[in-house]
Amino acid sequence: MSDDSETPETAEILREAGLRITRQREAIASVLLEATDHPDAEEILTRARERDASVSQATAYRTLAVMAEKGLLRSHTFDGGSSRFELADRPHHDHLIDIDTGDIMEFVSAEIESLQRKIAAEYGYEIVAHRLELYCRKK
Amino acid sequence: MSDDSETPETAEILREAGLRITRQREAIASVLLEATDHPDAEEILTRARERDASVSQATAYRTLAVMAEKGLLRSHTFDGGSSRFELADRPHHDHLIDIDTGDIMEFVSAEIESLQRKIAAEYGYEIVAHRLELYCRKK
DNA sequence: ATACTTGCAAACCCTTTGCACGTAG
DNA sequence: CTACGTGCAAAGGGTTTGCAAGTAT
Repeated sequence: MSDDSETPETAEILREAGLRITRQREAIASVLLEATDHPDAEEILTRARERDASVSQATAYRTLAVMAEKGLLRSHTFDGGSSRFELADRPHHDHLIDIDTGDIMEFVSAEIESLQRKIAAEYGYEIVAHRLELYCRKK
Repeated sequence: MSDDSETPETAEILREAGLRITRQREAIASVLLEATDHPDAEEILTRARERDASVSQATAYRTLAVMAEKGLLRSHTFDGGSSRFELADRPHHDHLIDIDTGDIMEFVSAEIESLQRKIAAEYGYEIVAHRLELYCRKK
């Protein structure tokens, strides 16, 4: 059983963004591909090291930065904590955060999106990006 | 001309929150009272020192923290920069940020607020707090 | 009188960076 | 081969904290 069983997908993702393919980047990209949550840099580093122990903190941060720059992933800063990342291959969505458990749910509301554009337009602006987070507690 | 011409309001605000009144806190509170923008801790410190040069950085942070805790002010972290503060005496609102100039405008949308509650309810949650920021560019 | 606040400086956390070595292309 | 990527360790920015001295109540 080969240990570098990274899906070929990781290499493609990196190549398409014009990035050189390295073991470390593949490890990091595969972590993001498999993540169903919103890990921060430290957590991504931990998981990447399970795939390739040589990944350094500096490389984790640099890779996340370059991937975000190329539009491969999005970063969010909930509540002023550390940055959390997710692949940008999925459609846009906002977040609902359970303030007791830390669970993060994703949602989309075409109505809200549309109202946002309307508001921005009233001020003479167009939206480049937005962030909507609902900090909630179970009823 | 007395130099401690703080509006009596500052003392009241602090007293009502059950906080001891000190020169430093009055200086900080008065900065917030007069601010029409969204200054961060460093800027608040600078302005507070114009009123009372003895205010230290530690006290600025501690006072902002305790005031936020008592509900006297709200803090926002736009874009992952430093925390910005504003008195909580004004009604809730969201923010539209001009990404070119850094200008911050405030807005409210009852419709969006209502949609947010509806979405949270669908997940079985009630909203404790939320954050909506539109990062925009002039059309 | 006494608990709360302060200033100072050190510590913290997350993130970035300079450097010399390593490697993908 | 050469430009780009890497690990290490040090530095950076924003914020917090331990401590002894000061002060509001």
